[in-house]
Amino acid sequence: MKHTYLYPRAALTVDCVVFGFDEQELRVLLIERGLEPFKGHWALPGGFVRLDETLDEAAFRELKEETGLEKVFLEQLYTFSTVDRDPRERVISVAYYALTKLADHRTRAATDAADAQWFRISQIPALAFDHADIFSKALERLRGKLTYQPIGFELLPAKFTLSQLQRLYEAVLGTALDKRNFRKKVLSYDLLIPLNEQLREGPHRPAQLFRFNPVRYERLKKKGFLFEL
Amino acid sequence: MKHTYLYPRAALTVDCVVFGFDEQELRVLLIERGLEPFKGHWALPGGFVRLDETLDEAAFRELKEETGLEKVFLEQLYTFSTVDRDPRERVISVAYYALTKLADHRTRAATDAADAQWFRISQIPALAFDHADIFSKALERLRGKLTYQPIGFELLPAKFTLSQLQRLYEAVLGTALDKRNFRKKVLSYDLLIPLNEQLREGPHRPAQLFRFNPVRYERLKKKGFLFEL
DNA sequence: TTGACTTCGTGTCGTTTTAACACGATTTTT
DNA sequence: AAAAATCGTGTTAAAACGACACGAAGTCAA
Repeated sequence: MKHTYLYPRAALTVDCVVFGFDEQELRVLLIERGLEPFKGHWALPGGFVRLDETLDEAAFRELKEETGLEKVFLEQLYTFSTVDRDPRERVISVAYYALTKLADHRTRAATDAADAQWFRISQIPALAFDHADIFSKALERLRGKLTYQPIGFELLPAKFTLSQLQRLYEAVLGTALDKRNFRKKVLSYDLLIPLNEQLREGPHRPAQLFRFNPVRYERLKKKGFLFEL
Repeated sequence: MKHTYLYPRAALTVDCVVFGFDEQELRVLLIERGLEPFKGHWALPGGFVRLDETLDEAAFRELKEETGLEKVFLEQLYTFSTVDRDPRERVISVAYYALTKLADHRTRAATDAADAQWFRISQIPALAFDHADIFSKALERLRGKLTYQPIGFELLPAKFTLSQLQRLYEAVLGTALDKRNFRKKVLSYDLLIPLNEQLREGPHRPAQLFRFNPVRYERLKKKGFLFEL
């Protein structure tokens, strides 16, 4: 592909903040850089955008190449442009955030050559480039979004209990929620389908399993409806 | 400036959706393109990003160059990357939206050489590139944001009446609001300072003027407070 | 088999917030 | 002085919210 260079051009990357949930705490997927700059540092998965793909395509591609993840919830976050954010040259980064079920990925990361690891968000190491800024913007966005759009389900397995959902909300928002009020509210939206199945996993009463109802969600969205809490 | 072209590079533009309010309807500032491609079409103000400036800087610069506007409220919106969105070559556009007081600009636009005009949002002409997409994303964002952050003041003169504020909300949200409830709500946030001044402008009772209290707003923001409605 | 332990699942009530609703006050114009 | 326009204000019924406690269902060990 030949170009006439009429305008200034910059290298473009996408970087993805991938969130997972381990039933206790929110986690982020980081990769260890194998090349300079920042060789040996942890960084967000990402890479250069090709000239024949959109940013969304680039984000999905990089995510798959570097972490093996596919079909995750992925959304554009913000574009970072500090002039010297990359020591090599001018690089603009379009950041994305992704939500995925942690369990899916555990084995995959272990067998993958690239060193990818889930870090608790309370224990994130020093990050390459301005990735710490990107991460904190992503967390802020996730917190904001969780309270008015039912995206929490993306972080849970297909079948989950109300307690798991509540723990997720508590972990992300960093606050304790009242059990009865939480259930009342969540069920009132009619977005959960109770299954003929229970989760038994300890010396106690088993819990009802539910699954998310995406059809109902789409219908509500069209009516301009906004989920809350 | 010499580069070693290790990575694919793309030209980068910023495009700004500038909103104003004429006491009746929301408006957008468009410029008529003097050059190909899309010569003679209306487009969002914007232009190429230089290698030594951030995106925010580029947006402010272009806004000033093309429309004379300065010191407006400006926020990054979304980055658009459809591969063929520019017929010349690959161009990524980082979109911004801006809010400004319409009155400020009226005279300026008239004397400026470049043809810039305010269009009612219900009467926008065909736009160049994918600017119609950018515009509709900006409007969506403005609507969403208005209900939980007090940014409406950016669109009004420094001194305004509660009726003006209400008309603004009604115009942006596209719904009628109850006068008494609106006043009760707005005043309860304690973000407005009543002035010793009234607006008299017709054969009817004059209206109390207020101004926005930015100090109070900053204090509330720090407490994690969110404005509503 | 019984008791200890753990999480699950549920309802009430007082308080706060919301939504609906109408009319006298003030000013200008004729 | 009457007409016309917008300004500014309070009540009430309904809905939503937040606080709060205990029996049910299962496992395990003595």
